[in-house]
Amino acid sequence: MEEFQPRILPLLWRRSVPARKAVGRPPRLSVDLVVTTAIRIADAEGLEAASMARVAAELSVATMSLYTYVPSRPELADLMVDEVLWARDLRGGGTFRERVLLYAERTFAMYRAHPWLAEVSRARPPLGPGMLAESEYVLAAVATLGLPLRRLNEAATAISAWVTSAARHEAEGILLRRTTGRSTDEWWLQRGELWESWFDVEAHPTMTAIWNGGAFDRAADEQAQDAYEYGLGLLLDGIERSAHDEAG
Amino acid sequence: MEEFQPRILPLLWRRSVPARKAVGRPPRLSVDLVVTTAIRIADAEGLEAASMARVAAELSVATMSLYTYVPSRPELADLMVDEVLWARDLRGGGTFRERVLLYAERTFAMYRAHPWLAEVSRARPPLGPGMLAESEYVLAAVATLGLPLRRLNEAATAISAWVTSAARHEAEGILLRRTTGRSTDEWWLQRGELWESWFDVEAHPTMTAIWNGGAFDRAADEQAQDAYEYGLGLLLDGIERSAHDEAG
DNA sequence: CTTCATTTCCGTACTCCCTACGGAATCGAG
DNA sequence: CTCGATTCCGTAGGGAGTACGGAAATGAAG
Repeated sequence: MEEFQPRILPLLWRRSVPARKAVGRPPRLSVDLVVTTAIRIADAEGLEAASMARVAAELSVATMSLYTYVPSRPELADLMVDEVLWARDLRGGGTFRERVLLYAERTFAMYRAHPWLAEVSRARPPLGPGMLAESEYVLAAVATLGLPLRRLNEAATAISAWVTSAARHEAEGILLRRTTGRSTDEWWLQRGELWESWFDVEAHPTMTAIWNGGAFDRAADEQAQDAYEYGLGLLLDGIERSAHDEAG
Repeated sequence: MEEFQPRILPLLWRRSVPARKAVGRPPRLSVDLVVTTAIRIADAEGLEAASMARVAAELSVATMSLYTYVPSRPELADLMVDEVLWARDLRGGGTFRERVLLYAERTFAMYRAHPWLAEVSRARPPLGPGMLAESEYVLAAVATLGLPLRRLNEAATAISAWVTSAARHEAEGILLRRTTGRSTDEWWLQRGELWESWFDVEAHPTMTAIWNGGAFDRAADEQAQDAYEYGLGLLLDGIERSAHDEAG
């Protein structure tokens, strides 16, 4: 019978609600202040650094005081996520491709500025204004093509999954560079022993052929970027094509 | 000057190395035993449950004894990952599509059996036999099309990124159902308040249209599956098409 | 000016995590 | 039996999240 309603929705949508009249001891902080402070710490030092104790210390407050503003650490993470999603400020018209590319650029920029986003699961995301704005924007972009409703949903989901997946991958690289002090290429170099001591050429003929062909010469990050752009092109081409097919 | 070589490679490739002659006190455990025990616990209760203390307890050994076999917790996670990657046993020929579909099926099955894989970053993965076998298999699948080498690499990366991303998403759902006790649909239901109290119809016209059109009626998991298959189809079509173009 | 309901603030305590360190225990070889 | 090598592990330190209960600070009422 513990059907309790989640306390998180009113927090996520706190800007849509009028302020209550003041009664009781006045607060020293605010939800926004806690959230933006946590974001600032996480930006600089990763999500783990933005612990309850650390955020409280940054605000010159005891740890337990934060629990007045935020129910628990996971909820704080939700609030952080929706805050930066909302800050992307997705707006603007144009063609299908222009809108998708704007969405992609803003998303990559967001993950670069807040790489800790990659440390948060994107299943069952916080259903706040930022999340809903993203859904609306991508759906509206695809809707310009005039696809049937069900296809529209599929296509929008596919696009945001592809873009988000690539942006997260890049963000993970940024985080690892920061925590390990080594770039992805330095990491590969450090594992040169793999090829010298362990790699079995006969068991991996295709890899060997590609290696000999020099296709592994590009930096790891560039290879990932190439694959992302290639895949995005295929997705968008395919979606546009299916729009023509189903219309004609 | 701390250019120390990572200790993890010999562990990952431990099966390729002959056993040393016994000297000193004989071990009660083995790396394999530690790794498989950790996997068993993580399968049943999540990655967090497979703590050093818990794994040691399961093996009736003191916590610190594990450090004889494994350098640290992150390395244990690497070993767990490569173990299940290797257990997929990716083999078999056929057409491009048949191979890709086999890869996809096995990968989904792997993430369903070991959903904790979704809790591990896939950037800078453990470079063990399992990881390399995956790369080789997908590259070989794409190679049947006769693409130029660079395109080959891009296409293989795109395919495994798409499949892995979808499998991880499903696995995250399984984990959340387990830890929260609620399915994704129950989670949505619990947030009905979103639509009643917070959703702004005018700010989200496209979502509203789709809602009214009934395209949100399908279960959340089915929608994700639809989008995955739709996207995979577009990717494979596009890759095959580019093979024809560049060949002709 | 006092009283009181209300709300914020936070010290203490509990549990659980990883792991550095150093010494005890146990084997085979000589 | 001795000794080198290796495994085993008790102790201790540091950091995480948060339940609980009471102290402190305010506006409003009398």
